[in-house]
Amino acid sequence: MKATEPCLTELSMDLLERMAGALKILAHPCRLKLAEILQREGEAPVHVIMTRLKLPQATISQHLNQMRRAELVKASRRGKEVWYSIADPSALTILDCIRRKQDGGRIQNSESKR
Amino acid sequence: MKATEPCLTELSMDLLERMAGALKILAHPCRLKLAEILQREGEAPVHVIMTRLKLPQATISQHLNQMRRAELVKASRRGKEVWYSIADPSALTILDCIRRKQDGGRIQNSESKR
DNA sequence: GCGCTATATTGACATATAGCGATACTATGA
DNA sequence: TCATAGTATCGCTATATGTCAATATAGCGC
Repeated sequence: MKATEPCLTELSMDLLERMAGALKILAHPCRLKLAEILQREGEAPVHVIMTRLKLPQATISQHLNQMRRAELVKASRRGKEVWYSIADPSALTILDCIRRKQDGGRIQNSESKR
Repeated sequence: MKATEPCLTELSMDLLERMAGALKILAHPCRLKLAEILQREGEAPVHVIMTRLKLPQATISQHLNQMRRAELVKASRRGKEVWYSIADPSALTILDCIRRKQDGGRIQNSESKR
């Protein structure tokens, strides 16, 4: 995987649009946190997530719903509870990127210029 | 379904917020395309990007500006032209992710459910 | 200085997204 | 059946983001 290879296939606008849509879902601190929790715990019911995020139930439910529609997470009901877990490993890939950058430092130091 | 290792450091809300901000910049089809063009060409002046994206000059300038503030790209003036190039390889990392998924198939087939 | 080209910024508007109280739904146990 | 716990959805407001014409700015040659 050389960096300067002509193996860079041009990405269709259609694909880019769908990818942008998926990125948008992750581009929110609560949803990133949510992904992190699910990565860490494997799976969790909504009320557990609520105590972690300390946000109103409606808010969390909306975030989970978005992530479910984007197929980043999946839900399964068990009795009264609904347990969520990661459905798309891409989410984790990005989280791992963040972890790696955490002490390599780049994306996170914006806002220092101009 | 047990994915958990204790080596998963908890990410601070502060870091997650900054990362979400950076992700938001990439979470737009035009800006993804822009990143792709710059990856492919190495660098390019605005009017070249304009003919590629076929969007009004103001629109492109705004997108470039956002990416510059987030330090994803950098600009350098050469005479009348301003040449842009990738400043943060993270952008490319994500592009490469997309390329890999392109025929591994996952994030991009949303919208089929619910 | 002037005219020209390349790019940036402004201003106004349309659309999208976030947040959350109130309310509806669903499964369980009595 | 009813009451209750756990979630989802509705309805609304506030804020953010996208778009682009118009205008401003920067550099170049004369």
